Amino acid sequence: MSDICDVFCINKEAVEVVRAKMLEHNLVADTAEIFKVLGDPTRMRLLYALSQRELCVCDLSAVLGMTQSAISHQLRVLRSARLVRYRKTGKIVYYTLADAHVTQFIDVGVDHARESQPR
Amino acid sequence: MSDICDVFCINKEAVEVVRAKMLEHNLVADTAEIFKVLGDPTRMRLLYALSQRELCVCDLSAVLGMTQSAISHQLRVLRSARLVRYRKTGKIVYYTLADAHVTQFIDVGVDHARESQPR
DNA sequence: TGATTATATGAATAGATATTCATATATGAG
DNA sequence: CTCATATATGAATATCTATTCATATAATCA
Repeated sequence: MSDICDVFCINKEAVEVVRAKMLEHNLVADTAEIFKVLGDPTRMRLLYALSQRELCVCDLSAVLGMTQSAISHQLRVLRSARLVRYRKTGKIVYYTLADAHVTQFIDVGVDHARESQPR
Repeated sequence: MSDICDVFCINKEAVEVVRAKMLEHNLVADTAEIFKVLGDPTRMRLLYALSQRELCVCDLSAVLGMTQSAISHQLRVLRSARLVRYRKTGKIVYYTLADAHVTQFIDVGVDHARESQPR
């Protein structure tokens, strides 16, 4: 069997063809990173709330029923993944979704979840 | 400020409107779960390889350059998320993507990663 | 039947991560 | 300037997770 194989694989030709067309590791990492950021219930709820309207940090805390600190930490994650934008008005910081892509992600994900059999 | 707020939020009306339209917790959890499964480089590479053609476990190990055990464990995660299907022929187990949705996920994710500024 | 091969899986471990708590920064009010 | 408020952030912790190692299962072959 394979141990970092090349020798004992079943279909050597297929392996080489597929391997040749694999994505660069950086691109794979970036893609996985985006999904990882989307893959947390708190962040998903933040994004869904923001898909309805612009909201400040305090209101996001209220909507989710979580502490301001927890929300701020997660907003930081969303910011560095460039999934949200923000604007500052005095002390208040308003967050919005970064672009239409983000809404698309949410929609595709929610649709898929809805279609899956209830567990 | 808010501490599981309701009292000190900035825009009480907005909070209630958004809150009323929030997704059920189960649906949020399911959606986040899908993204979480997609959010790992190894699983992303497995799915990308399978988007090219059906492959057995051993060949997947060869393509990714990882042990059979690691691959099998990750395939299990993909299976329980219903992102892949498999068929058995003798000792060999062939895996494929579960449906077109999965390809769509990959495409949207990779596109988004490509568009983001290189870090 | 016994040996070999392909895959699956349980336990252990190292590394990642979400939340909390305490505190820092920054803006506006008085 | 001082106080209150909105947000950000560092450290600590509890939980989760990806891989490894050892082993189990199951199918084929001699």
